[in-house]
Amino acid sequence: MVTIRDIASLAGVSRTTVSRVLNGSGYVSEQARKRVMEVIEETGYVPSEQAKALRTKKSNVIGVILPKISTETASRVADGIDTVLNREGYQMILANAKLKVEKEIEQLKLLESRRVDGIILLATNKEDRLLKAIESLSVPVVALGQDLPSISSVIYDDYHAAREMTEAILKKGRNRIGFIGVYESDHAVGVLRKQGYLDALEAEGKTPEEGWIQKGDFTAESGYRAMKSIWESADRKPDAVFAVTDRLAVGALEYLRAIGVKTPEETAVAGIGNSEISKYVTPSLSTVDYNNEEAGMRTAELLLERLNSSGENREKIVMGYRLLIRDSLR
Amino acid sequence: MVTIRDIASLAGVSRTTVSRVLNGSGYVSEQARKRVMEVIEETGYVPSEQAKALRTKKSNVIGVILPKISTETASRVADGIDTVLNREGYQMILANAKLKVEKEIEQLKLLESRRVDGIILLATNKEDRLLKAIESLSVPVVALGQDLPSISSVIYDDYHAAREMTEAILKKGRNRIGFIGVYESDHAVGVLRKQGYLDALEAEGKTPEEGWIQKGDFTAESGYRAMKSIWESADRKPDAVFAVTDRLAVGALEYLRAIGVKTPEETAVAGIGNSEISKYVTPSLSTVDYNNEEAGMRTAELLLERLNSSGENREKIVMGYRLLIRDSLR
DNA sequence: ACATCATGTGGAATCGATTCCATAATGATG
DNA sequence: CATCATTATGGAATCGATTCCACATGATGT
Repeated sequence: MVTIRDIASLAGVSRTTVSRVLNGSGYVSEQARKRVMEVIEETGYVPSEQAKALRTKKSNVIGVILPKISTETASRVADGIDTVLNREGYQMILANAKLKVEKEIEQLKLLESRRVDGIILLATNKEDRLLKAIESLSVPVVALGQDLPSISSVIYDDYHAAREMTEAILKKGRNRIGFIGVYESDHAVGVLRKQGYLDALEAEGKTPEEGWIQKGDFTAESGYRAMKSIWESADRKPDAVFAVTDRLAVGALEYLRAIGVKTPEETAVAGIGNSEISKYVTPSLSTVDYNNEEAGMRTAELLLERLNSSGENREKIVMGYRLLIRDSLR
Repeated sequence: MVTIRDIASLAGVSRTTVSRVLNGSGYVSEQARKRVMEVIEETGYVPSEQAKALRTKKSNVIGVILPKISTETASRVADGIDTVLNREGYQMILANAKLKVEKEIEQLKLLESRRVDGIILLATNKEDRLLKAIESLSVPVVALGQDLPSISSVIYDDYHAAREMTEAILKKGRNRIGFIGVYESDHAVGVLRKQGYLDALEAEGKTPEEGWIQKGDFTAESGYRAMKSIWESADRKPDAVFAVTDRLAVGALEYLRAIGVKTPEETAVAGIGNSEISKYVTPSLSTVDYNNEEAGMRTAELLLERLNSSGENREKIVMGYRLLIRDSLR
């Protein structure tokens, strides 16, 4: 691999001069510049960002930790992040947390060892050891999806989104609303969305019946099972079900269809996420659009600002959302 | 940021010794090892992979160029790649080609300047300037999705998949099969899948009618429009339509539903890709499962083998596929 | 005529690791 | 007791860039 040294000797100048040409800094005669450019052209020389980063202490690489790579939300967010990073001359190194806290921490350390300039964490929990790990890092971290104390974050308005969707269901005259949630270690999805649902009901003086509230694990199959549990355990069958993600909702739809319950006539269904499926299932699924791409962009911008300002100020951005009422809720 | 120098002086040894402890190489007394480990623990020292890479000429980073980040196929493949890379101690730097050849070439150069150990290219074309760019690179490249001459690649069996699906449609007694393809710069999807379709028909002595063959651009909307064109321009309406991707097929389904044509009774529909949507649309879509994750894994393995063997042998792996006949074809 | 300044160039240190080589102490071998 | 292998350690070069500083040249100003 050809280096700056080779270019220098081939062009008959010093490495210093080559570096000046490369960076357009300092004084270089037109003659020297031309010679150097020619040699670079001939040899196909590409300067090592590696060596440059070592010297300048800036890698122009940002680490992105995803809870799972192959997921619609993650890839939309990654797309948004990439848009901003690419525009600003950064590259993105991807890390997979596989939905495990230990792995999340491990990846933080790994990215630090790579000397990335910053890290974006798509967070799925707020566990103490995670916060500690972030604290002890010497690389700036911003989070997306969970409100992590002590660092800047971009979060969705999970509480209000869930509450508004529940209110929308109530407004359609549905009173017996079931709920499919997830484990509560995921604070945003597991706790806040559930609270929004509960509060909307309570504001109307309604209490969910025993058995109407079930949990899944983000898969459509678990949504199916949760719906089944609701159906089989409830005294009065719900006339609507609100699931905290589209996948769960799609599973619920499947179950209802399997046992011959008509949607939305007998039981309406709603989810969150505006996944591609939600548009194409029958009936099309009512859901909340979170605009993940925009969220990714905002997060990247937040991180870059932080890098350039060197200030320690913590910032919190709450994303807006949009209710999409489709055929599954009438 | 604490460096190996700090550790050395704090532990009262030389950098050499610290390096030996870090890498478990050479002779180190138990005493010295303990001192060093203690200091590392206290300071939270993390060695710079950057510096290490510069010296050892091995970054343990692989570049992955995707045609588009936010796409089901790409993220499944990326997942597979990550599985292997992670297992073997590599990290993945993502690059977005935005479906443009120039951008693909630009990203190749950028990854080379980062001194990645190797590059995986999810290829969408076989243009000459791309091949030239790869040729002039001093980093090993393997391709996925297109059979690029001169480098190793993992490819899907597009021709036979398309042919078999077409034959499956014929076997159901459908004779007037429309086709929705894409531009031919994408050789795998645009040329090979179309050829499979044509050859299957020809083997049965059938010729597609004028207007039955249309093109889209990978979006569901374009599938809708293509179906419309087929319907409006054909003298005899097709009793089946084969689209080269699921998205196109979903668009076609939409159009048929919009004009009140029953699927599959009047007109059957099939796609390729086994996308998540294909399972949940109504009627569920017949499609071909390409097992993208496995393809990603094989590609990563191919690249790593190449890195370790230092041989120049070109290899070509053809992935298998599985026909999934679902409700949209009866 | 001489200080001053703009322009042009290169030597050498530096970033943070690894690794070759020299050196020293210790114990075993004949 | 000389010789030699084994164990242990550190000095210094190296990877490929940037950057500080010294120095040279020629033009300009007074």
